[in-house]
Amino acid sequence: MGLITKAVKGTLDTLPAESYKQQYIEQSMREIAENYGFREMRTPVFEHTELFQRSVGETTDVVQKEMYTFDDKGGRSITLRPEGTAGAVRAFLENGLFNEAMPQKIYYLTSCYRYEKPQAGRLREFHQFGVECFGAPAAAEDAEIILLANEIFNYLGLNNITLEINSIGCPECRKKYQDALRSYFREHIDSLCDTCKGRLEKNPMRILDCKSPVCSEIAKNAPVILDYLCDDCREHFELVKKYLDANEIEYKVNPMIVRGLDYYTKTVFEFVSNEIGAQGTVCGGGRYDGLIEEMGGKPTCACGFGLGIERLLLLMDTQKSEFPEKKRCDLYIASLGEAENIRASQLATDLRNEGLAAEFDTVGRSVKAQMKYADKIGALYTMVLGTDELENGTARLKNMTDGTQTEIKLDDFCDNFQSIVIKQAMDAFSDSPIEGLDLTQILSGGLTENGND
RNA sequence: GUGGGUAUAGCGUAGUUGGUUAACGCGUCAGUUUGUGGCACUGAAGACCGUCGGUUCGAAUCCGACUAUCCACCCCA
Repeated sequence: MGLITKAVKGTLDTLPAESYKQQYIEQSMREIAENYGFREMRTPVFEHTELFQRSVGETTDVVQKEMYTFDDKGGRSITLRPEGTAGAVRAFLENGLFNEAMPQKIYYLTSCYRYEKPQAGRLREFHQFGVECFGAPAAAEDAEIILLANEIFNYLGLNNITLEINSIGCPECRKKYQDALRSYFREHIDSLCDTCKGRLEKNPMRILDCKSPVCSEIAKNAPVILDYLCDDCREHFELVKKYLDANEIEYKVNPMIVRGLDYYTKTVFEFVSNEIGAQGTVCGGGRYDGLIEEMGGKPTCACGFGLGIERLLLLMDTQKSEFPEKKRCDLYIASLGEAENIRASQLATDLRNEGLAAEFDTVGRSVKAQMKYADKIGALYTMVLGTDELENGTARLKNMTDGTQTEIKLDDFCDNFQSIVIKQAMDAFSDSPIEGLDLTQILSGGLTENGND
């Protein structure tokens, strides 16, 4: 097709046939997060470039080569957010949330942008669900956010996601550890790959998760951070594990986990799957006690995580997870003729005002074609509206699940419709009495499971 | 940024050693007597075979470049 342009590389359209999945995921995450006491925060898509340089870290790949940065017309350097934490911290400080009761627990669902080469599970525009907790120093909080992420995976019915945790200590113990690492790797410097040679002085911890076979072989016997933790950090880590154990969360301590964002301290963790290609980290996060001070706030501890919606979706699709689809049309009115169609639009409006989903023809098709369409969109009921019906003031309401038809008066149509629907629902469920029967539930498809074939 | 794979109707595919009107399934639309869906049948619409250039009497089929896309490295969600 001769389209003038296509979607930008690394971006995706979400079509109606798929969007309900994301809605379901997002809705689930919101509810769970709110059960844990987190509340939503929304921040701008773009920020001053400096924010990310300072928080994510000048030496990180994200800042050095992956940011969408441009000058706006006022000459400001602007960057599309590559992750969610920086903006959340900025908003926390700028709006004085530190004056509120601690801890401040926030979550967000946002798009992020990174100029990378797209591949499985990696897009240039992607979406993250994230949580941040400000002002809670206790290991209980580290554990709480891990539990929260875990709960999301459980709720969505996912399997085979492993939780890997580590502690990278505070700046003091990390310094000692990095010295130890440097002296260890220096002995093997000739065997290291070129990138790792460069990492040796700048950030030796990155060598640990180098994928090159030689480097990872050498890294196997490298000093382990956990042996270099100060008493405080060690206790903190032990306590995190205790909380996880107490809540029966399985995890693997992986001393090789080093996160690529500079702000992390102490606890770091990843939820990893091996079913969605090379980009297996579905969720990653940890504690970042130094960041808020670094950004000009009073020393405030914090922790959080980011969870990739697209990767989660990928995993759910490969695991053939169930997504409840709410395709809703309670009544489709098949009409013929202009006067009938106008009446149909009035009836539809009445139903819609009562919170019911109603549709009628706007294409000008035959009754048969309209019925087909009604079937396709999953209409629960249909009704043909022709000259006879208009004259008599009655029509026949057809239950599309069993094909039965019922007389219905057009006066007080909405009430008549609802009582017929309720009666049919009661009949269908007559064997098992139900409490708190909700009309909208019935109409949204509750009936379809029963009373047909 | 570096590799490798792939590019045929909306989607998924077939197209045999280059040879006349590019095939099939799904989907879409319309019919199969009168105003009622799901099944079945019939038919229709829809593709300059990614783009440009080359080889050849002749190319979707061979070659080259470009572009897009996928996968991997790297990095991360």
